Amino acid sequence: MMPKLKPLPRSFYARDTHIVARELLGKIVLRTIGGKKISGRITEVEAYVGEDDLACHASRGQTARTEIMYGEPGHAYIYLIYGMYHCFNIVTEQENFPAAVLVRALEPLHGLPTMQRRRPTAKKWEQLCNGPGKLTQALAITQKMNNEDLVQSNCLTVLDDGWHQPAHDIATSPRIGIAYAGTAIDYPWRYFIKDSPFVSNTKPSAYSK
DNA sequence: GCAATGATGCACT
DNA sequence: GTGCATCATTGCG
Repeated sequence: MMPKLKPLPRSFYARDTHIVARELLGKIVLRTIGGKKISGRITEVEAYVGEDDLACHASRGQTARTEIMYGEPGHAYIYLIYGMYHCFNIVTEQENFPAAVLVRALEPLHGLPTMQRRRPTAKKWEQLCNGPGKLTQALAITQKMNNEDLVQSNCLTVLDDGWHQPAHDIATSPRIGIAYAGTAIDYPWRYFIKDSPFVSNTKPSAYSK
């Protein structure tokens, strides 16, 4: 019997960020646009935790941009990076504690033609969502959805289909693109599905300098 | 195959 | 003015 697809409840997100990050692997991001559904299964995430994490945007304290991370868990934190790409994060933990999980890659499930149209440079379907900027393009996730409540949104949610990713299929590594982050550079806070062809293309040099 | 680099806008010193 | 939780293209060989 097919388990029912339902949005993850608030309580799922209101926990330790590393637990949420690991358990998000295998869950389904569903984007609904004009009645059309685009979705993908999460294959790669990163945890950003608190003001003491030098890679976390909140390490400089609460500002207009970071206040969403201090807000209610289960909301989307979306920001523009390098002037042209969006990054999709999910706020975790309790209010007033700034933390979030960055969704870095998806295995495309529904709406592949639409994704392909949005990302004409992708040569294979593995490349439609294998990076944080790529998946927001493929799912048309923009800053307009910043602070969207994923628990009850009708345009952007995360679904549980009952699948639980076995722990032995989860690998970790340092986070990508945070070479500026001092002591936090080496924290193994990137979680991804081992051997998945749908994780972001990262050379060792990208995070070992 | 791989390393190097330009594109591009906004939050924040 | 600076620097970014990125990506695609270029230019090498």
